[in-house]
Amino acid sequence: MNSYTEENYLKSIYHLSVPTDESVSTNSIAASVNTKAASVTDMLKKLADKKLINYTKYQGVSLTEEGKAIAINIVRKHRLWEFFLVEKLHFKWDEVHELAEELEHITSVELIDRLDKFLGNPKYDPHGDPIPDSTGCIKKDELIPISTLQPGQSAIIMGVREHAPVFLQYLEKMNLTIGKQIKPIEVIAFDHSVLLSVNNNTVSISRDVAKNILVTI
Amino acid sequence: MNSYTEENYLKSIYHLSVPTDESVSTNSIAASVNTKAASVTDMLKKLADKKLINYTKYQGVSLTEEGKAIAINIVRKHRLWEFFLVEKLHFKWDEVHELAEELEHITSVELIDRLDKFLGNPKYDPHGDPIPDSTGCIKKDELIPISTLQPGQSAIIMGVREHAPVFLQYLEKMNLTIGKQIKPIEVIAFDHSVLLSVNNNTVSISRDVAKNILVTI
DNA sequence: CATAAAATTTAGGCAAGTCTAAAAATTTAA
DNA sequence: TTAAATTTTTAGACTTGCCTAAATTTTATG
Repeated sequence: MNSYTEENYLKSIYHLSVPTDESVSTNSIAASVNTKAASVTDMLKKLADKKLINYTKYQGVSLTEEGKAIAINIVRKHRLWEFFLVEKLHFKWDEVHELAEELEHITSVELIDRLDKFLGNPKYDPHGDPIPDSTGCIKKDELIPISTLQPGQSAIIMGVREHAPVFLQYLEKMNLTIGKQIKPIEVIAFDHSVLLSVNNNTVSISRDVAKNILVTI
Repeated sequence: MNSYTEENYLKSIYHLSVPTDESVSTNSIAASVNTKAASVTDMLKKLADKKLINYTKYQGVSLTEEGKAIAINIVRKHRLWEFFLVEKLHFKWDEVHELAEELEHITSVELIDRLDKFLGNPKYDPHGDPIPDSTGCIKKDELIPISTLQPGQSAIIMGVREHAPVFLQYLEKMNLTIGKQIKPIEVIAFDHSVLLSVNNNTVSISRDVAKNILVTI
């Protein structure tokens, strides 16, 4: 079993390595888990002993297959809990991250699989990030921003690209929330703002907003 | 903030003190939290410093008002999560205790209040134990065993008095689960077994079983 | 390519929570 | 009511995870 702390390190290393697929520096981990570099070095030795990371002094680290599997499982739990909090307990998109940071460490596999089923096996969390399945598979990103839709092409809101509370709160207010079906009616030539039909209403959103709302066709 | 460990100590002291309402011994706490007496003494000093318990060397401990409030809040969380696990995720009665031991330490008050509402503000957990409300009030026990019902008096199953897995599994099999409406048809004079109507079926349960199923009228 | 700057690791320590062994207090029982 | 048994506490030590300060390695720059 890995401690709460070890899990957070693995998760951070995972998130830091995904965008670039390169080895991760001690300092970047320190920033991510909110400690000092010296503490990170201590932990890296421990994780390397457990064969959860590949670590060579001064050369940064990468996850082993086993370490990666653990990290992905934490991400799965995090995103499922976020989905639960928004869909069932009606939290706002911008309120759930902190809560999920705690819930993601609940250990039971059975619990998370049942939660997954209870939620209807969602594919994306409320921010539009893909939820890994129980085998660790992560759906390739098939979400596209509203700005790339053709007028008349209806789609369902699955997530966002921008996580700032002020943005998420704006979407709440406009009723542009997860699961809503939307259809662009027209793109205004003047400023590229988009006229959308949502719930039989017509709303207008700026190009910037349209770029940051992710949908599936 | 109190650590996970401190919370467990407070919870144990609470559970140990409720039945007798007397001060709790070091050894009984040690047994309850699964450590050695020496470790308990260390922790008692710490909790006393924090004014969460009344502690005099060699004289056992009791909770202060503040300590009790914390303990009750943990019990509230434990029982609400158990209810969630059984009602929403369809765990069996005998499977949820361990899981709730972990979930009860999730800190957010907002989360637990929303969970409470989502579950319909349940008054009893799946074992029939009362769920404290958000102010710490605990409903006086109003549940009665089936064996005390009059024939024809219908009631709803709220919990059990016996928590042995084999018993809970038997109830599952007989469909005698939480929330089910039941009505005793007849008490057999020979062995005091009870004929019950459940879901338009008639089932027979022994007197012993009837004594261990708690209902509300 | 030499050296300054930055990043990383080592060394030595601290707090929380646990343990064993031994000492002290309390309870039981002869 | 005193000795034995039991319970509780103290003492000293270990592990995990964190820290600061100093040493070392790598990287960047003139």
